[in-house]
Amino acid sequence: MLSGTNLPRVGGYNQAVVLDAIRTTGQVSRVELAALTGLTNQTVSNVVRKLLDAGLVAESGQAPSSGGKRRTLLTLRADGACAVGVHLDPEAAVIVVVDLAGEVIGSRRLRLTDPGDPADVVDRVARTTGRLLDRSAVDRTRLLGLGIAAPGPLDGSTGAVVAPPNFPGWGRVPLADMFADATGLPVALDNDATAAAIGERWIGGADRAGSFLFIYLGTGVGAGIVLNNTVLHGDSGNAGEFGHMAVEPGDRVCHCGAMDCLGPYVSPAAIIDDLLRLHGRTAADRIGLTGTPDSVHHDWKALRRAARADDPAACDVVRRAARRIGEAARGAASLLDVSRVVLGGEALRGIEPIIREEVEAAVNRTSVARTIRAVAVEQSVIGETVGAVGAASLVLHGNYAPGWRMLTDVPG
Amino acid sequence: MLSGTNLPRVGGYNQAVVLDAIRTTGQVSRVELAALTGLTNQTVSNVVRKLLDAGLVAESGQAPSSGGKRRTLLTLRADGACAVGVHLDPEAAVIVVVDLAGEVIGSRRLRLTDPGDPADVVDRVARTTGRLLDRSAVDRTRLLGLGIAAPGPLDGSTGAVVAPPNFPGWGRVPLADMFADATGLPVALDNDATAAAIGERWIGGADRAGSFLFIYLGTGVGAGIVLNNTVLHGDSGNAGEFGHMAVEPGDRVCHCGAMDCLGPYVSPAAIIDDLLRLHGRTAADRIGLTGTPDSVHHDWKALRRAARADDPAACDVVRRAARRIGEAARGAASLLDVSRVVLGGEALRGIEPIIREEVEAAVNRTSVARTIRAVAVEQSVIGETVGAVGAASLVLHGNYAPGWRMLTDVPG
DNA sequence: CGTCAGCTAAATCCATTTGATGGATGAAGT
DNA sequence: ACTTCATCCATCAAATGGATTTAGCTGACG
Repeated sequence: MLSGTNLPRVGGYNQAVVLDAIRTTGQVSRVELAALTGLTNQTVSNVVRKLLDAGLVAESGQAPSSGGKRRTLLTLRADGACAVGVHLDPEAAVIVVVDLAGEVIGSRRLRLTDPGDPADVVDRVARTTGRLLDRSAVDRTRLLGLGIAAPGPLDGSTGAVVAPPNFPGWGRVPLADMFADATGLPVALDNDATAAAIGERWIGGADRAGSFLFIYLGTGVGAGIVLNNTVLHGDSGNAGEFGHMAVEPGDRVCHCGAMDCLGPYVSPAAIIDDLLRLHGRTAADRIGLTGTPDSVHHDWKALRRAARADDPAACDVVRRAARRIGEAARGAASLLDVSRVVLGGEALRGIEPIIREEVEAAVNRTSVARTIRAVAVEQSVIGETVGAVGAASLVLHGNYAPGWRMLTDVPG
Repeated sequence: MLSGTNLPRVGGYNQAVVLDAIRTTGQVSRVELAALTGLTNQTVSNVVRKLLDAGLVAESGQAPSSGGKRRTLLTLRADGACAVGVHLDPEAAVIVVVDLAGEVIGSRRLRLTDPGDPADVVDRVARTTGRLLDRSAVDRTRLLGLGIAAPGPLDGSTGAVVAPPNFPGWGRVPLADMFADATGLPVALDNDATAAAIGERWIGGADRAGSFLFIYLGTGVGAGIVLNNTVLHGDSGNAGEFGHMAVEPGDRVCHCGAMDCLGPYVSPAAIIDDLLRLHGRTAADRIGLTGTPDSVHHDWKALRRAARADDPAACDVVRRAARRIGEAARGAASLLDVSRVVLGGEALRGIEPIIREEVEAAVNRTSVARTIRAVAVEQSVIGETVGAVGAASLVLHGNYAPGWRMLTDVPG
């Protein structure tokens, strides 16, 4: 059931709206804010005063006069708040500390040789986080919490990860609670693609305002959906599941039993396999693939490098995968009616141009795209660390965006 | 840019929330409303008074006491408001008058032999609407407006239909303005699938609360998306485009050039064609198909009847189409993370069970569906007239649902 | 060439309005 | 006597419109 509002919430909402407007524009005056948000000058004035008092924004100079008193410009105070972001991946845990402006003020990478015991990983991440915070001289009173980006389906009600692919032993683990206990911080949890989308929304300014579909390529493929500046979470907190979008069937079986799911065709392991099967040992040797199951990380790096160097075999298999991503993206973009698709994720490094090209061609084929609005396809503005930065953004977003809340409150 | 709120809007919003709660529950007391909406007893009391004064709800008896004073129950007043809905289709225009409870209090069907001139159609529909309103003795002061459900992409900014498939001569026609001029009523315009979804949301009560994906089969295939009781319109007002979802490619070319778009495989004409190609003249004769291009309506009726009577050939081709709808629905449901899919549209009559079966199997295959929440697949609660009733609901929705507004205001 | 009145735009002050809230009170039952 | 529902009343929070202050621009006049 839809729930009602009250006055305090209106206040909070308007504050969030104004903060959002300052963030996405970079630098604005109060009058401009009033025009942008539809609020009165007076209201903007009041809201801005509160934000100034809270240390979240600062006055940053004057605009040239347009005949009368000059406008005083407002900007976000980067040191107004900060958050920790943790991107969990079978391969490694990336930890970042991000300030209110989205700047990374410290980062660490923990190799996770063999996923291992969740409790152990949580412990190591928590200790590393503590050291990182000390070294970065973060004002603890301005530290809002810790965000986690994890692969695979989540159970929002328990703050647990459910059966993440390639993450044996991590099923039904109450990650949010464990991190809250280990760090004493409020914790937010979301899947990696959604976290990445929130990161883009938070950091990308005007280029990521409105609506977009974020396609994330990591160990698997996922999507994060932002509609009207609002993040879509879905009934169970798993919106953006992209791996089960239908594509041209081949001979790869999804764990759901279908032969036409996108997921199994576009993982790094699958593309490496494609290269071996379609182009043989010669091509593999030329590129430098070992071809053993536990060298996927290395092989994938080599394959991407080869594709970037225009190796025909590498380009071919990447393009095949890109084509399937394009098919799925076409359906998603037309279903959601978004006019922007953003590509990101660590598995994409170097091969963005190929993927971009195919996706762009696919999403712009539909009649709506051609007659009413074209769809822009762009790379992540954050880059390699979208996962971790996105995780941190979960916290910033939870605190300063209208209508979302943290999973766990401050424990104790 | 996200816009701010103010006090009046809060009031309006809370009124809409309470009205919505009364509508979806059917009959509730004030205290229950307070619990459902999170508002105070006092606030509910105030809001309800306003709704009573406005003639939108009525007190309808007392609940049995639970130890103290009995609760007075509230229901929607069906005669509190009404709206006209027009479903435009190449085949016919269906006009209905719907009251606040969603009851159809009058309807007409205009055959459109050969789509013809838009201006002429608008004129005929307007005149028929006038007569229909007179006959149904509708209180004009309580008539909120006219809603139009049209196929094909729309241009929200101009209130025009853009290049609707099978609707030659209707491209870029400013339908909303034309109807507003012809009837003097405020007009709302949306595509047929979205209108149908809004209709379900408006009339379906508790069964259509929350989030769902509505798959509409008319001349083409489309979808309407309701997320958290809010209708998704999309950047250009064309959310729910379902015909370009990727499915297993065959030999049918979409007008966008792709071979793997859902649309061309599931239209009645395509399924009829399938029957002829896969099962030959014998089967076609047995079913009673003429097989000429302009007898699609008749043939489709015959084919559906045959499928309902378990004719193996008819069932086969329907099931093939259903399977592809299922593939697309699987992707959409997992992308949006909805736990309910609703099927409707006039082309579906009689063959719902087959479609339902295939769609249900497909959407419940994914890991999220199996481990976290199952997806229910259901028929429209409105039935055959979803299009027209949905069109009328556009108006009701625009007036009494939080956060949406009419395209054209009262002209003059 | 300076300067001061008149103008404009930005930001704020103040009184008012709207809407939700908590506590007390009345109403209708068991 | 006790419950539960519903409303009354005083209060509080937030936005609003209009007046006011602040700050800079412009141009005419000495």
